[in-house]
Amino acid sequence: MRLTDEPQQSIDHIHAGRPRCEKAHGSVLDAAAELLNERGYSALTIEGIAARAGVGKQTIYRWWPNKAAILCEIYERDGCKLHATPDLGCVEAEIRELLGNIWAFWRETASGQAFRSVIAEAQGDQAVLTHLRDEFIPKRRIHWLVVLERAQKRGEVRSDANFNLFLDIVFGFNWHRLLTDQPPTPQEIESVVKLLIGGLGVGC
Amino acid sequence: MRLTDEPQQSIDHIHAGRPRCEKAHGSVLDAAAELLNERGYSALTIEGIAARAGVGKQTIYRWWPNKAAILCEIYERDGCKLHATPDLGCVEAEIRELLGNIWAFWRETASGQAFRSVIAEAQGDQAVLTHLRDEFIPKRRIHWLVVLERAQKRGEVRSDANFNLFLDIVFGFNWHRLLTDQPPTPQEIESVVKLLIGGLGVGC
Amino acid sequence: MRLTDEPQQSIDHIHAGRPRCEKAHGSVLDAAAELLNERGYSALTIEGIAARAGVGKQTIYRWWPNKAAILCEIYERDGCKLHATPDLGCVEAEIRELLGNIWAFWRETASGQAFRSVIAEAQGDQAVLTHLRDEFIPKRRIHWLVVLERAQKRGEVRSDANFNLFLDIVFGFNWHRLLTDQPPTPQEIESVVKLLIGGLGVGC
Amino acid sequence: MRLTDEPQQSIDHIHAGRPRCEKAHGSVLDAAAELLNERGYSALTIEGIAARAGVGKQTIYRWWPNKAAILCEIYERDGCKLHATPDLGCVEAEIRELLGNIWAFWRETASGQAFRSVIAEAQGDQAVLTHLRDEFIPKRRIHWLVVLERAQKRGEVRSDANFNLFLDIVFGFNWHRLLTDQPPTPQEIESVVKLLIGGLGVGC
DNA sequence: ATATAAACGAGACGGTACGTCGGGTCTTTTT
DNA sequence: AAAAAGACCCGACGTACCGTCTCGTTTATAT
Repeated sequence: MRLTDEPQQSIDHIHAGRPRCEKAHGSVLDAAAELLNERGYSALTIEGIAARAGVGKQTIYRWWPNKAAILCEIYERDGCKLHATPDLGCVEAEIRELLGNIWAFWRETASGQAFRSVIAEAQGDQAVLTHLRDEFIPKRRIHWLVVLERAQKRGEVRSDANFNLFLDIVFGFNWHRLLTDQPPTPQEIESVVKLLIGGLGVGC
Repeated sequence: MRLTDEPQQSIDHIHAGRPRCEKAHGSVLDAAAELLNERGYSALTIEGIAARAGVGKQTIYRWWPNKAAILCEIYERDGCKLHATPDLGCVEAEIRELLGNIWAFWRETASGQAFRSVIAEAQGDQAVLTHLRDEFIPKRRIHWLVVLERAQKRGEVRSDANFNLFLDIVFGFNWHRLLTDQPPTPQEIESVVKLLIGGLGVGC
Repeated sequence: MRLTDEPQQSIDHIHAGRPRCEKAHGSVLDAAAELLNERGYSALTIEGIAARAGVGKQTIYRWWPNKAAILCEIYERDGCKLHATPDLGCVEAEIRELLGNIWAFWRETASGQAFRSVIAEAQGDQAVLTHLRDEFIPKRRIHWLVVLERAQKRGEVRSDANFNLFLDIVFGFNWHRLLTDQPPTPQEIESVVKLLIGGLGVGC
Repeated sequence: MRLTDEPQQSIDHIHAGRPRCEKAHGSVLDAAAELLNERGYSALTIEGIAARAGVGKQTIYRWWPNKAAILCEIYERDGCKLHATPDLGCVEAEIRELLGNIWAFWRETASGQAFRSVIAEAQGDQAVLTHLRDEFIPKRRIHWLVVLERAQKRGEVRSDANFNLFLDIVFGFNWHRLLTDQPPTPQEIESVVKLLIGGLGVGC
């Protein structure tokens, strides 16, 4: 299932009829982001978005299959601010960098709230959950996998390490903190990185 | 805010008026648990619960401030199946035990679905979020803290370890897997425990 | 059906148990009358009356079969202020007197509002309608029949006059004005009496 | 306040949006009339009307401010069956005609029950009362005023007669009989007309 | 130029569920 | 036994949104 993109146009040959109004497209995303920030997820309704955007409801239903798709697109739109991490010569620093970036991103845009909402939405809608699990999340892991593989080449990482499981742990920490509205302080990030790299045990 | 308990009666002196009907109380919880399993969270409505339980809606609103409170009470009711972990002489084994128990508990009762729903509900309702963060979660951490402190006495754990942060990581992993409907296999639990205790790095 | 009286006590032999609490009886009527005046008929609920009277709902249901019965009793309680009309030697004057009295009574007590409410209630409840038609109204007509029969003896009245039909007309006028909240002025009463006695036509 | 008509459409220029569905409009009136006849006023609920009409509740609330407005429109819809009275050369005959017509109309359609219900509804709702008094009733009096003025020209009527007061008496009789569910027989109508025209008194 | 086609805003439609009110009944403790 | 208190099941209220469906209008491509 495709949640975020317009149905065909990108692929399809040009056809008759009025083309998609990009102004409406943008104002829907703006309206949704604004409402999410101002009134919260529970007050985010299609009807409200349409009214705020000055758009007919049908226009929304035509281009997005559900609320989550709008939220994902908001995330995506602002997400260009997240770049690959340069080689800092040390996993620990790079992970700290990645964690800091994502929390800054969540704090400074509507994306944090949007993401929380997508997760909530996924709990009652299988299609949303599938999209979240199989497309949205893997996409976000790429930057991390780059870093981890680089570290592996450097020999900083256990040879038997399961990267996906490790990322479940890292992302899990972030989700937990996001979903309970407890953004970590820089000190907490520092400590978390130590725990992730060094583990809880005393070591050998 | 108290979400799950009846207002005063347990503490209070006896008073005039018809007492709370315990049969209705139970059948509401049963109905909610059944509907959650059969139809999923998005189809879980107060109206539906009342109908299935053979109860007036008012009776539900009288005793529970919101859907989340019902779900928490379902969790709580079945939760007595989770006991303290006996001393196995080794943190690693004990954490494996705790993880295994919680996933078995989530799998075998309605509690896993109930918990997912509570988290979802908390994303749109500050009162639910507060309850979840400040009462529900801390309560679940007690068993874990016992184990960690025992390990600390044994000297199995870094002296500077922040237990709460460590538990954010552990619970985070669980949340992530629960919310994406990906229960871990025993092998995955095994690997996760290794990562948690030993860390991702090569060690000293 | 008996709407207004307490079920048995008036007839029955004295029996065991706590006797009817006359204070509660009175405070129910007071509370109902007050609420009717303050908030109007649509806000007059059994629950509200009980609360205002400081009485359990059951106490009301024990003694009155429905709201109309309470309203009738309010009417009855104040109704002792309506006496028989003394012989003024002339029907016209006596009818004027009767009309003036009833409107003064309705204006000065809660009875006018109570009566409106009873009529409204009767439109949806056959038992109330039957009581209204067969007991409540006939009782109110007695004073009028006395006057009319006196006039008949005086020879002031057509020999073929149907008194009941005449009273349907007189009471009809009153109902119409009461139900549309248009109490007649003394001048209007004067004119109405003329029309009732002399008719619309030019006469012989 | 306008109770019965759709807000603007009849007058207004055409506007955007889906137009009012006339099928739904009609089926609401039909459903209300049927339910009123079958189950009575006390069982006439908006919810019931919507269900019977196969219509959403909102569709009712969109077009009618209250139940009374629906009932008035039912009355109005069938009311076209009431025509002006032709000149019969004699008030007495014409009034007999008018009375006979109205009672036939009330008997043969749902209108009698609808009207009773409107009067009941007006006792608890000022807006309904105002509409009833200032718009609904005056409209019904026009036919009567035509007849009375014709009679005046013929010289059949007292020169000082107050027509409105006379109609309060006539309508009052009808209301009284309608509200107590006692439709008059033709003989009673005959007698009432005599009383109205000739008065109760012996005459000069 | 003029069809034809599709997107647009507006807003009515049949529905579902909400949270509240009140009805009439039932079950306690208190008087 | 009656009363105050208050919980019970139930039905209806009026509202909010859902996702769908006309409308008249606008803007493109295809004749």
